Amino acid sequence: MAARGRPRQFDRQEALRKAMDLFWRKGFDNTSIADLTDRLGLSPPSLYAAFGSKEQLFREALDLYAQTDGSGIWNHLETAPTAKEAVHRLLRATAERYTASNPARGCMIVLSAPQMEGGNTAICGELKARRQENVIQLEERLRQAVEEGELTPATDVAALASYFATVQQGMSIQARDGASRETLLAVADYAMAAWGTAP
Amino acid sequence: MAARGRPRQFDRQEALRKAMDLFWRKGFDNTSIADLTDRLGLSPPSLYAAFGSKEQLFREALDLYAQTDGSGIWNHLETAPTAKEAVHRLLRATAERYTASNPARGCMIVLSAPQMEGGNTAICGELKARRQENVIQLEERLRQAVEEGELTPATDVAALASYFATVQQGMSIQARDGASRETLLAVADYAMAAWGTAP
DNA sequence: CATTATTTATAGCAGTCGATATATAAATTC
DNA sequence: GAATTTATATATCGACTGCTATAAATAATG
Repeated sequence: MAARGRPRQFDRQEALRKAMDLFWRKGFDNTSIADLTDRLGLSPPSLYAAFGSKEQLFREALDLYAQTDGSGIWNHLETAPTAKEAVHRLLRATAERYTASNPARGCMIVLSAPQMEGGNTAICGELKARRQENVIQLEERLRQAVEEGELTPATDVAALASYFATVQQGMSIQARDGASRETLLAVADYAMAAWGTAP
Repeated sequence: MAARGRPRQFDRQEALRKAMDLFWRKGFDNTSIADLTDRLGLSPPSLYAAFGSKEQLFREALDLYAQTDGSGIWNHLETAPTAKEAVHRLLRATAERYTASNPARGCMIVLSAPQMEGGNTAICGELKARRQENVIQLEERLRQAVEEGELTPATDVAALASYFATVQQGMSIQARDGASRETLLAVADYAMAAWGTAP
């Protein structure tokens, strides 16, 4: 049973991907409705009918990012054989992804809305929650490593997770500022020196 | 010889400091002229007569930041007895400053304008240049350490500088997201494990 | 005093923002 | 075919943006 009225003349998923690219490159505030309608080839009413609002469109684009480009980084926490190898792969994947122009350098979740007062509070909160969720994933993988004996029980799991998160998030800044892939891969390797040490 | 016309009824330096606070907390785009005139207690014409434009006011506020809060972090590169101690102090000072509410968590140069397309290109470029200048300072201090024998000549100075810059800049994100002072101090200590290792 | 110079407050400029009212076009259902 | 439903394009809406023209207020200068 086909839809009742006039069929939509654009591919919703393709439009969503283009919106993700725009938000990723320009951020939430700097991407205007006019930017979106131009790039997506839609009129404003079509965009609003399909996605609700700029904020809802951003949230959908964020989900798409997390399921595609973002996933390729954080899934290593679950697939690598050891915790050390997991973190190493996570950081090296970060270095590679953030320096591929796909379509923007750095992480959409870190860069697309500055964590500031005065902006869109809901969007900033959503991005912050996703960043913290990644830190918690890291923390849980490290805690598991302690339980399995890969790390000493004296390990300050929270601090170590924050350290690796600091490096992972800092790479977004370095990537946007033009750091090369080789440099960021070396950064990932340097970062691993903290493994097994007590601060 | 006093000024000729009607004297200005506000303290320019105090107004500048308040503007710095606002830009630091809310960023360049999210701080409107209305925000500034409200907080500084000025009418728009007074603000423009004293500072020229929003962009020029931001640049002055940025200079003030670099000379005050920013300086307290990076001056350790020149004052510490060894390069290792210099970097360690730099990172620990970062942890302490970014977690003091003075008036905002994290670094104004990293956070106050997202390095994005579509925003104020000149401002973004200015902030990027200042970040890169810090990386170069780090790099030169490490190169000096190689020359003095503190680091082995095989050291990849550029990559090591990028690594410490990554940690230093990443702390801005962690601080804005609520990381505690103790956690960031531990991050600074963990980061030093890379000293003297080859990636 | 009158003149000149500078700052002040009021009001509003043109432009952009996100979002929509209205009317037309294109499909299914009856 | 007529009626219904949905998508489209045009033309805005009110609110806000950075910024400024105008004129009143307050000082030194002559």
